[in-house]
Amino acid sequence: MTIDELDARLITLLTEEPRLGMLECSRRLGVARGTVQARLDRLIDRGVITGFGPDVSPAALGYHVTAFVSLEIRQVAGHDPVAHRLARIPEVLEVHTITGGSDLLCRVVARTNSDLQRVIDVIVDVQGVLRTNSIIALDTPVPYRVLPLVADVPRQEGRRPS
Amino acid sequence: MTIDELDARLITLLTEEPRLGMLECSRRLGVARGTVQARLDRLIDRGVITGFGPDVSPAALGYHVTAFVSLEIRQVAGHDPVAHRLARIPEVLEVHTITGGSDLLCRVVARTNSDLQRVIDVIVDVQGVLRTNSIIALDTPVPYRVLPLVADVPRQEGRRPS
DNA sequence: TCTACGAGTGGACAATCTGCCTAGTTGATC
DNA sequence: GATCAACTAGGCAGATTGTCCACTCGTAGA
Repeated sequence: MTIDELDARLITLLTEEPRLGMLECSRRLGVARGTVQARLDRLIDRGVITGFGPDVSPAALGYHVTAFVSLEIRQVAGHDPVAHRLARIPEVLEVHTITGGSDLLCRVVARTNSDLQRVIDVIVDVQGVLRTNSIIALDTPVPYRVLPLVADVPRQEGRRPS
Repeated sequence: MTIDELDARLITLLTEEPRLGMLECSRRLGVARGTVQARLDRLIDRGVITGFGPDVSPAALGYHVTAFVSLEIRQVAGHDPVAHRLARIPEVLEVHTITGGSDLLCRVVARTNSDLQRVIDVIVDVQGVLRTNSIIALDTPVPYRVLPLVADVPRQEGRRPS
């Protein structure tokens, strides 16, 4: 399941100027409106585009501290029950099960460093959590982005003689 | 800088049904259209909402493997030059400078486990990178989300008698 | 108490866009 | 040569947008 160059250009365009309507997109991309609509619909129901939600900045809400907290858990019950409980903590933005010495990796945010202590305490209190280890993100020189990847896919496909 | 309950409801609504226009939002929220527009504009230029870009799933593009790679770097030149070079790798989705034993933490994706080896090789090749340590995300029981946080902010403000 | 001000309401307007449809090309496949 | 998917180009009614306006309401200050 892959995308072609027009798809990539469409995604790039929409990422850079999300307020654009279909009509304007078709003008920018130099294709017919119906094509843009068809492409977008296909991208959405193939699952490439999962949504158009507003991107909210936790920092702008006062959550200036980001940390990665790795957890060791009591494994008898499995990961899911713990993950499920972690999901109830608003400050936990993301949970992964991982390889290596720990079992779970969470991205958490907090208002300040001492607020982070509070959040970690809440996490430690979660049933099944044995230990935590926190790493604070001091700065984010490359914020989350997918565009380079999107732009890269059709290039790779192009090179690969099908 | 904070948000009130109406802001939170608006963000929630837009997250759940991003295709909605302003008019429909105003109907759902039970306020006037102008209010919704004013709120949204304010959220955007206060930086709470940073964009409306399409959310792209790397997995749907064939990048089924996610990993967190922590890097030790030669610190004489600082973090930035290395981060700048890492930014040129499409598979590197995110880079943070961190506390603890390592200097940088990257989120990377790859098509397969062996493709991950290729990506890591590219990272190791980056000038200034001394060592890497990779952790593979096996599963993501809680995918990135901010909604609980958004819903929580006005509650906290409410409790706090100003 | 009176005034100013920010925020919200409700309505109006032209311009634009959307959803949906039709008909004709094109290129690849069988 | 026929078929099919994808694209182009256009038309149409209905909905939405951006942008006004006048009015109300609650708060804070004079």
